Amino acid sequence: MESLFIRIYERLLTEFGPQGWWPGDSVFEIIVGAVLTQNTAWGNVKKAINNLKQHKALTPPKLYQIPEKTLAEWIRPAGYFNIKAKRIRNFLEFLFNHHGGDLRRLQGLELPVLRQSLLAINGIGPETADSILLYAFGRPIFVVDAYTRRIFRRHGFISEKASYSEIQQLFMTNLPQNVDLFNEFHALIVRLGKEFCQRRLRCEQFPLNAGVYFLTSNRKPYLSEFFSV
DNA sequence: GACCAGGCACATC
DNA sequence: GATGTGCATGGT
Repeated sequence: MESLFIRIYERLLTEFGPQGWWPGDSVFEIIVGAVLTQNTAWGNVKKAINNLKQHKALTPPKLYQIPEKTLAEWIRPAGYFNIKAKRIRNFLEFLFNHHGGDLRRLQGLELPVLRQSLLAINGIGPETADSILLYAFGRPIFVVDAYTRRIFRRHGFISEKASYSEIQQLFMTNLPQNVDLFNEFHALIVRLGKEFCQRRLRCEQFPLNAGVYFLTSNRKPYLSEFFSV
């Protein structure tokens, strides 16, 4: 199975090239971005992050001083701004109450400990936690998102009711534990997912295994090579 | 105007 | 534990 996953990865990389994730200049920017991008298009997240940059508020100490209401206004373009402002506050409370507001102190924690700490923050679920672990802190953990579930389900790699951790385990047991590989693979899956959407072919329109129809009927038959193996 | 986007928590059964 | 719902902006 490992070679198959590697082949899919290589094929995606050949097609789309390195995706350069995560787009962000600092650990903190990546963490904030991970919350802001929850169920939200990245274009909207960029606007919100630019607002924070313009207010020179994109560091933990600065942002910690900002009232939640003000923060909500600044991140408005990212949608769900009230709840996301709260979630960012929750992270900051965790950071300052337990780690002196110092992100470097989080780096000293063991991966499972840090993951549990992040998951304990209200508003940070498995995908957001793993995105922070992989992309902000460079830890070897695979990120599972809606695209991953949809694409790999429809091609029969995982069952309809597979849980987050089951899907994550599938990838992690079938791939070398390599941060750069996990980084690029997840980014490429998202890229592939976006290609689906741009073609205006919603996955929900097709029952299980109808992916074959979509992939082979597409104008770009290379897509079928990924999953018809 | 409908549908979607790099989720999550919470209520209810 | 499974299922449904609120959260909200901006692009297609």
